[in-house]
Amino acid sequence: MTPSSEMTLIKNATDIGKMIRAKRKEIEMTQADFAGLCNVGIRFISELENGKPTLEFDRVLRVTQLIGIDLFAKGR
Amino acid sequence: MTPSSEMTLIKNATDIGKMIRAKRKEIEMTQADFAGLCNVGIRFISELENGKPTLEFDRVLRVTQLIGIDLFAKGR
DNA sequence: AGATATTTTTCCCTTACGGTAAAATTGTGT
DNA sequence: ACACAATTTTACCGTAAGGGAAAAATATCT
Repeated sequence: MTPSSEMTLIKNATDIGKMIRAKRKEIEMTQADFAGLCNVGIRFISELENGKPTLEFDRVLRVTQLIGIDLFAKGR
Repeated sequence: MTPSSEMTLIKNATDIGKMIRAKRKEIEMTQADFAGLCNVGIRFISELENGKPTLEFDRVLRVTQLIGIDLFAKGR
């Protein structure tokens, strides 16, 4: 598998959704439990993992941080 | 000065907002013109640069990409 | 089949977004 | 400092959509 140390360019919501699902599976956590951990609804987790583009920024950030994914910005 | 090639950890909406404002100033563009370029309202740009946390993810992504900021994700 | 997990749907409330215009802030020149 | 211009922020409103909860519909296992 791709090691967790590699950088992934985020082009859209789908990119981050896939990473989150993969991480969650690693931890062997259900969407429901993970939603509880993140203080969001289960529907949000489902939509996030499926790449819904209009989710709120801070909620996405909260989930990524809790599951162990850091976001970085880099100017071109 | 910190070169634009450096990676900045995004902990919240404020972090990305500051970068966007800095970039926009470099280009010497008004919020109004930049909003037109990004196909978003001028109010969105203002709120984004000031770190409003609940903005929609894809809109934030669209703006960052148009102004020359790439987002990366990295597992811990 | 049965149990578990995930996705989707429905109902309801809240809120983001854009447009416009006014208020506030920042910047510039004299 | 002062006046003036330019830019940014805020307020109001209508529309559209997000989000939570829970149930229903699919999917995925053993």
